[in-house]
Amino acid sequence: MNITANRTSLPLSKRRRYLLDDQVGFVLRQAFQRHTTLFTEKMGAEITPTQWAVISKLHEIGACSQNLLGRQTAMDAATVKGVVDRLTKRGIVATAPDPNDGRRILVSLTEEGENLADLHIGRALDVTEATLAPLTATERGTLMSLLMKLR
Amino acid sequence: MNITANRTSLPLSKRRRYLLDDQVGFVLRQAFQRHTTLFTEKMGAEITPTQWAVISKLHEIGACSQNLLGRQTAMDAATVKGVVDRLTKRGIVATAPDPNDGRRILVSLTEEGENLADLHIGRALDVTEATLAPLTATERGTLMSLLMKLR
DNA sequence: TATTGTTATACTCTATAACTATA
DNA sequence: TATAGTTATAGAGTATAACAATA
Repeated sequence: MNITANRTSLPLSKRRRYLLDDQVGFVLRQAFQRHTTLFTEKMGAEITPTQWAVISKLHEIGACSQNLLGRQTAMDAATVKGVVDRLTKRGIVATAPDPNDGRRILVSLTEEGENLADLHIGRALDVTEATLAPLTATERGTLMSLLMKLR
Repeated sequence: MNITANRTSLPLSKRRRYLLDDQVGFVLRQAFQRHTTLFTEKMGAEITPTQWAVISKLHEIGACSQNLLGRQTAMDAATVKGVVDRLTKRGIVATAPDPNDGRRILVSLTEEGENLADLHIGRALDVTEATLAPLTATERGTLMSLLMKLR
């Protein structure tokens, strides 16, 4: 009997091999890496994908409380705070107390931030296009709907 | 004319709107986040997905030069060095000079590392299963092949 | 009680650039 | 010349936990 081939003492019929390249997590990481490379090439190193999520979401929906902004961009409270702090320091977003709810901070794009968003939206769409370039239109739709099911 | 709706002066027919939730990069990040959460739940916080890539790849192919290991796990030289350093400090991998090529360092699993790999392979397969749980078998295959095209 | 946000802390991953050593 | 690896440096994202303020 080949011990090497069956380390876990499972019956051979149920033995489960592990090939890294077949695991969805590994392939997801590589796909996201590829996307990030394209993002940096087209958007410049000054904006990261995560920062762009905040900028483009504010551009889309307008001023927004910090926690809600985090939920809209898939970040927890501590993470979104760090991102907002860095963008505030650079004059891209600004914060103000919410007059209607003393707990809340309203985050919004500054004028500079709005301009930056306007200037980069076309490039951001190019990033999506470049990332999906290896796929046909049909495949792109399939991929997006499958990925959305994984959330 | 509605300026707000056409900030970029593109003709309306070609105007390109940007909805964050429709961008592949954003959805990829969320899918990878979900996977990482499941990974941490099932594997424990002591092993990250990136560290597991190194461990499982060494378990799969045996000792390997550091740079080659990086290529096999989708990390550049500086990144894989950091990961190998942390795993070395914890006694999970060990390094030794390559007798056949003075430039190279051979990285391998220690006995403790081999045991750790054996113990965690089943759980790692469970992570893949849990990540893909929302999909049918056919959908899983489709997703994997589409993701692989994006690399 | 639940929600919002802050702060402190820590770790990991990631990349670039300049460098040495060997093939 | 090309490859392998190191080092220094920097920044970003991520999470947890404890906490204060407000609804």
